[in-house]
Parts: sequence; structure tokens; C-alpha cells
Amino acid sequence: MNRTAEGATLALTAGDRIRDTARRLFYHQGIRAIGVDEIVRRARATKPSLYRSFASKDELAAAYLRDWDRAFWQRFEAAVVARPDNPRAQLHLLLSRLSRRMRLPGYRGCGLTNAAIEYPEAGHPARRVAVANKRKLRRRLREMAAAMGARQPSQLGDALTLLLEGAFVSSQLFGRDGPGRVLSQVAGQLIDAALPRRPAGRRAH
Amino acid sequence: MNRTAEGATLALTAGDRIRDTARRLFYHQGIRAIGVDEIVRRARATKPSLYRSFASKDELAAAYLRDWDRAFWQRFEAAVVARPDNPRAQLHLLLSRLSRRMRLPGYRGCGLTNAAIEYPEAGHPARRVAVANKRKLRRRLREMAAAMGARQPSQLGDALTLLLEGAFVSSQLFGRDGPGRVLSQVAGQLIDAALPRRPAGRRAH
DNA sequence: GCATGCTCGTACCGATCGGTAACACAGTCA
DNA sequence: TGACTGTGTTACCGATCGGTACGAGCATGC
Repeated sequence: MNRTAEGATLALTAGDRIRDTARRLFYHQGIRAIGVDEIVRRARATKPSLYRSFASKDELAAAYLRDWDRAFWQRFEAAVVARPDNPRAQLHLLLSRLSRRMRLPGYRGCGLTNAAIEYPEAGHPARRVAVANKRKLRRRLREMAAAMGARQPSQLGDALTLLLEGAFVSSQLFGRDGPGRVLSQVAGQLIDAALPRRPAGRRAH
Repeated sequence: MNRTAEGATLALTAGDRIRDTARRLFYHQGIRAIGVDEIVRRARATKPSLYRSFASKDELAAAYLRDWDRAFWQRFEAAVVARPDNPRAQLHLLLSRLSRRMRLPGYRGCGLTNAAIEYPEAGHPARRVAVANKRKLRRRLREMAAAMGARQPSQLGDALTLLLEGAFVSSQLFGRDGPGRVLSQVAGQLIDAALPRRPAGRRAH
């Protein structure tokens, strides 16, 4: 097995190669823009192999998004455990890491956000995964806002949600020098404004 | 002419009906999701009529986005002239009107943002229109931030850009009760934080 | 009458869409 | 040796994709 190296992908089974290739193509060109023929061609595989591992193209897209969701929460929790008991530092770490990733070549925002825009239909499998992730993210940010001691944690959490989603889409609209550069600074300002007033001066993050 | 009422659309020429129908379908389902056959069918027209008025489907999409761009700046300038010489009030009016529109049934964010995500390819006609609009918007918001007297007008303008784009996409991710509800309040907080410190207390918007 | 434009529709094009039937070929068990 | 199972292949399906050649219908000007 694994008889050929074939450039980048050296996965074993056809199903794995298809999964990897679909992730790359779906992310960079969009799900609707890519046909199953191109996926299997670039994956050095064939369509029956695709449909043995995935029930349909929509399910392949949903699998791609579930992978994304998993990786997203891994990054999220990595920032949480890196700054224990300090939600503000957790968020700062999360956003600064995101800011750095956003400046990498080929970055095209959040695959889940993009998919939700590509599939506005309510029950679509891809949309389901995307919306579930976003709901959880919003809840999580509200919880972090509450843990920071914000006066209106729901409002601060929602404000951070807006900033995050705005950064995701702005990165594809404006490229490297987009407004996403100010993401973590602006989040810090919002947190400052949402926290109860302290005696004097400014606080460090 | 105009021999038939035909429900909602009572436009005269086939080209106009096609333009109106395309706007509705493109906005609510997405551009890639809609084929030219469905457009001409719902418009009570035929494909040759479409291709007499528009060089291609991509150009029809670009025309739809140019219409959107025009309407966008009309709303923008309407808020500007309604609050002369008061950029902060202009922005507040703009955002509160947007917040109200976002809660309307069938709202699906900004057609230009959505199109830019649907068409990541650099030179695509639809993407060109979308990106040009966003660049101008960013510049305009930076100018308004400067006119407000912000200490770092670029940063405030970019923060507002992030909030706006975040509100656009969040409206489709979360629906009526999404984080877009806090849009104008949060913008006010950011403006407060960006303005030079005043002797004491808070300022009204 | 009759040609000139102008708008619109019928019928069609090759290419691609997502998806599938039937089969070849290996490795594993008895 | 032969049956089984899992993974690969070739070749095909109807439907839909964006786009077009060609002519019908109809008002106007002479």
C-alpha cells in the first residue's frame, strides 16, 4: 500500500486523500465552486471511492466542516489552558494567534462562516454544522465575558462575536492589511469599557 | 406594453423583469445557487432576453451588485445629510437604521459581502464590485473617525468596519436575536474609547 | 405594399453537474 | 483451491449548467 508518494498527499486510502483534497479545495475556492470530479481527480481517486466514504457531496462538505469545527475548538481550548483562570488573557491569546494566522498567505476566513453564507437554506447539512459551531462560540464568548466580570456579559460577548466574524470576512475582503490587524486591541478596548470602573488609570491586559 | 400584471413584478421589458428577479434570487439564495434558467423562468422571460441585456451570468451578477452598491451609498449619504456636521450622529443613525433592517424577515446580510465570499477568485466581475465597495466603505469610516476627532482614526475606522461586517454575517448566522442587536451601542463604546479623554463623566452620543 | 428596426421566443449546443452499475484485483480465511 | 470482503477501476446515467443560432411578431417610415 501507499505505493506512490504523489507530491504533497501521502495518505493511504482513497477516502483519506479525498477528504484532504476536499478540505483544501472547499476552503480556498468555496464548496459550490468545486465539483466532485475535480476533487477525485486532484486526489488521484475516482468517484465511487468518494461515494463509498461519503453519502453525498453535501455530506462530504459536512465532514469537512466537522473537521474544521474540531480543529477550531482545539485551538480555542489550547488558548484556554495556556492562561488558566484568566479569561481575558485567554481571549487575548486567542485573538492574537488568530491575527497572526489571518496574515498568512492563502487565508480565506472561517470555513464555517463561508459555508453558512454559501448555503442559506435552513436544513442543509453543511449549514447545520456551521450554525451549531457559531452558536456555541457565541455562548462561549458570553461565558468568558461573564467570567471577566463584565457588567453586561451578554453584550460584551456579542460584541466580541461581531468582531470575530467581522475579522473573518474582512480578511478575505482586504487581505493582509485589512482591519483584522486591530482585532485584539479593539477587543481590549471593549473589555475595558465593559468592566466595572476601577479607581483610576488604565489596566493592562 | 405591460400587457400582464403577473403578481408582483409589473416591470415593462423582459430585461427589467430579469434584473429584478435576479436581484431577489441572488440575494436570498446566493448567486452560485441560482441558474439562469430559473431566473428567466421566474421572470416570465427566456434566456436570449437575458443575454441581450447582459453579456453573461457573471455580468448579470455584477449588475446586481452595482445596484446594491448604489442603494448602499444612497442610504449612507441619507444618514449623512440628516445629521449635518455631526459624524458621530451620522454613524449612529446609520447603524440604528441598519439594526432595524437586519431584523426584518428575509434579511440575509450584505449582498456584496456574500458575493465576495462566493467568488474568492481575484478578477471575477462580481468580486470586483464587492471589493471596491468595501474599500470605499473602510475609507469612509476612517474619515468619519477622523472627523470625530479620534486619537487613532484609522484604528477606530477599522474597528467600525469589523463591527459592520460582523453584523452582516451574524445576521444570517443567528437570525433576529443575533449579536447585531448590540451594534450601535458597541460602536458608541468604541467611539468613546477612541476619543480624547474629557475632564470627567460620560458623553452623550 | 414593403423594408427597417426592435423585442421576444423556440429549439438547440457541448460541457459539466452529482451519482451509480458492473467489474477487476488484491489479501484473508477455510 | 475456492469463497469472501474490501478497495480500486471503467463506463455510464439523466439533469442541469451557461450560452447561442435562427426566426416570429410587430410597430414604424416610406
